[in-house]
Amino acid sequence: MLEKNYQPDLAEAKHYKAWEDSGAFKCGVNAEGKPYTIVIPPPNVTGSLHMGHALNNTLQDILTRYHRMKGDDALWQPGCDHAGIATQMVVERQLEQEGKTRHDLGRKKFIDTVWQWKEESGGTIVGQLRRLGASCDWSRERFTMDDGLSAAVRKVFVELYKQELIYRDKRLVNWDPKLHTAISDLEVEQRESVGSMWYFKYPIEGQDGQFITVGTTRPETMLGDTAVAVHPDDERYTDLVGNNVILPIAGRPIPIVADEYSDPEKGSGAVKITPAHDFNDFEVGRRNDLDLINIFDRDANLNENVHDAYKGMERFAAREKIIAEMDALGLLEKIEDNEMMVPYGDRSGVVIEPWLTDQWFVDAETLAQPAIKAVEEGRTKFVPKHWENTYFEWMRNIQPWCVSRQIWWGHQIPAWFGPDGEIFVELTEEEAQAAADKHYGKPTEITRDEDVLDTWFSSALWPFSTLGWPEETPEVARYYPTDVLVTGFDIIFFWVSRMMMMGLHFLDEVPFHEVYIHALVRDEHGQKMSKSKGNVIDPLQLIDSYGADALRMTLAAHAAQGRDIKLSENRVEGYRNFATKLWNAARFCEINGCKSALDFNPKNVNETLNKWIVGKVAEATGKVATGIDDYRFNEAAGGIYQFTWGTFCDWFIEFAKPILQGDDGAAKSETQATAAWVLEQLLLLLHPFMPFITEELWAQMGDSKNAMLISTAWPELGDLSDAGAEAEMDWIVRLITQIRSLRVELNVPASTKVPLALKNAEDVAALCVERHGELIKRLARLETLELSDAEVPEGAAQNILGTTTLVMSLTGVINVDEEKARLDKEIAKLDGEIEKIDKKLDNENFTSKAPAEVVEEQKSRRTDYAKSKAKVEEALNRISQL
RNA sequence: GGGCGCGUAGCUCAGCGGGAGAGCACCUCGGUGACAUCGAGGGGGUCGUAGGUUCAAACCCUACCGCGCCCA
Repeated sequence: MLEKNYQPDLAEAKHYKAWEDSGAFKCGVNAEGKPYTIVIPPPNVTGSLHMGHALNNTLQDILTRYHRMKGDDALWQPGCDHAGIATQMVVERQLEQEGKTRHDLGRKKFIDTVWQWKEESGGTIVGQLRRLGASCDWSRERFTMDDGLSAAVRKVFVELYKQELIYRDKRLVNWDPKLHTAISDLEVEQRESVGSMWYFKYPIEGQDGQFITVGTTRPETMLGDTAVAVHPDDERYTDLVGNNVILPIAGRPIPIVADEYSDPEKGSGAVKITPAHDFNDFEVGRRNDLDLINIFDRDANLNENVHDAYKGMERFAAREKIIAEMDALGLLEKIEDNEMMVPYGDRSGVVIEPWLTDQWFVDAETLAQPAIKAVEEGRTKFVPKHWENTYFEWMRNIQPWCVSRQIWWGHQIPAWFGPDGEIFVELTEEEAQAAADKHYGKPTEITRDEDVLDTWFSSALWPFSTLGWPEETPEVARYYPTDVLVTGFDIIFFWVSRMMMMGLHFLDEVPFHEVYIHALVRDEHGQKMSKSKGNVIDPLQLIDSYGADALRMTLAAHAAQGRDIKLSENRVEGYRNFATKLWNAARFCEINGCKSALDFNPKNVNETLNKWIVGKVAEATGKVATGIDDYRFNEAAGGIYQFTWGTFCDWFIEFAKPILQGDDGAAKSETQATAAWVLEQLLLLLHPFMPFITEELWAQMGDSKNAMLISTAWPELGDLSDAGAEAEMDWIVRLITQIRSLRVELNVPASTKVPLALKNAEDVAALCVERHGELIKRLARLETLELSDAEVPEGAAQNILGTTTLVMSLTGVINVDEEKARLDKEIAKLDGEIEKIDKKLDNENFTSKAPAEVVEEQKSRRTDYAKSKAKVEEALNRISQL
């Protein structure tokens, strides 16, 4: 016997363990099925579950469970990435508390410490995904720093290097002066701020008292200026081009050059050029063959290339000093407020410095070409499609990808340097040594590059490195390419595009056929959730309060394409209520002896009620399947919700009560079997969305069950609709609804039973009264129900359903004037509809140009309305004669 | 500045060429076994504004207004 209430915490722990222990999550359980593969977007090993993860993984789990039930060989490949910078920071913070830095430990010991941290505290999110119900194949869990995946990284690096798609170069990179590493453009956050524009006068060489004014937002970089640029068409400066200015403070002469970069409309139209410290200036420098003077060290303090007075100074202190000095020299013309974007490191939170360093770069432009083509040709499709624009935009303007990072935690780059700087890139130290010895013609000492690779470099290989590549494993052959990648739009650049490049380059096939881009989860006011705003909703707390199923169903039901999800707790509560409703419906079935009959065939039921519900189940099945197939999770979830609550509970169960509690043995046992069967179908359809409660009910309800629901086949019902049964039941539903509505309008107390006669009953009405009279009486709280064309008695209320008149005799209750008003209102409503249709039908353009069936439909609607109206008018006449 | 998306019931959103919908909130009422985490009923919308295309527009097109995001 089911408990009075569903207890999520118990069921969740119990079933998750049972699933996992039984091996139900493993790929290969449907070995004969076609493979269906999803690789999880690997969460950071430092991460913990937030709403975005909850949504992302709920959707993947729905897809995985659905396909597994359909008999596909489902593989949901889980794992974490090593999150180079983030993880290193976590461990460094720990060391800091002991008063140590990573340098105190040395590289090897530090890395051991990180591994130790990972074993003890890393991957908490993996446990949290289990709480959510994620049916990943945990036996295949991978980590980007695993031996196998590391081997993949080395192989890719070495091959790309030998194909000249990876190279070493001295370029400007985004330098994080706190973390002392290069970071990618994507890890730089552009923050809007109001700064200043300082206007400096630079004296022109050899022309005493003549100046050119330049605007700058970063005065401290002036010590590294190597030119002043003006627009070639800017006539104000034409004469000055080719002259030098004397750079104040530094005292160096630097040229005035013509370059289209400078905008005549902006500021003075002349800009100072610091090629070593600004990305745009770097390009200007290249075009005009300018010197590069690096004035910062790795902390972004001024280095030995500046005056002693500035050497060692912190960059913002230097700014103040420069401004003061320029002012003192009378060279500060003016200061204006200036709205600008300032780059910050998203991990360190400090201002990023463009800095000249030697780094490793991937020739992304070359790798991007096949990746662009694959999407153009539809070999990989984005859903919703418009995200392809974002992808193309990024890929067509792609910059060299700086993959080296000056940290310790990560894949150390397999490159060794000879004494003269010659580079040897090989899979192992032995091979590198051998190559070096050969190159130099004698044994020569080589040293390994200290740097490690960007975490995204290894993540880019995730769809195949997790399957065992570069080994030729059966898994690579079977599960690659994967079917779909489910992710948020924010990592299209970071990750999706890079997997596309690497997958196509190394396996010659796209890594996934579809990319489903889902929404962002916001708070109920549409604000992005963030710790600083304090509006973060913790999914685990919601799971504790309402159950994992309620959270999953909420997320799925709101996952409409192309719109963000605004989540509030009371919606989760609503879906918890839904779980309770389902639970109670199951209890009802249990209490009423609804047990599944092994030989039950939905095609063979006799009772109208059962024919009807069986058809509705098939319809709902179609809706759910189509919804999932098309990534319209909200429609799938809505369909099953509506069927469960609005059809099964609200109507079927109510209709079934008299039969289940009645004497007709055959009808009763058929209805019991049908109810049990419907409930089972419902559990099957709902399982991908709400796996725990459905599994629990499955376990408790059936006595013929030996398989777990997770491993049971998805229903393939075909069309079970029965037009006659549908018409009959629909008519009853409308009749009951209308009677209830009439009762309330007339203020009939709920406890009072009233007599009802049907006048001019149409065929379906007569049939329903005969077959389902007791049922209608019960649900509409009627004293009597009869067919009668007799005169309508005084004090009776009338209502029209189709062409049948409902006559409710209520002596002493009916106020004639109110009743007239009510009927008048009804007529007015019908008139409105008829008028609208007449307007169409009178329009010759409509009747001649619209498709015939549309015209016919309008005509038949008009006929129906007109018939109803005539009946209401009759009713009104009758009452008026009284 | 460029791009994408969104403005439909009090709120959150479906619908995206031919009958304005759901959930929540709100109001009224609730008699014996599935369920008060419930049941029944109800009110509430010139579908952002203005043009256009069409026999027909919430839906397609254009402009504008407002909002959000991404990239400069």
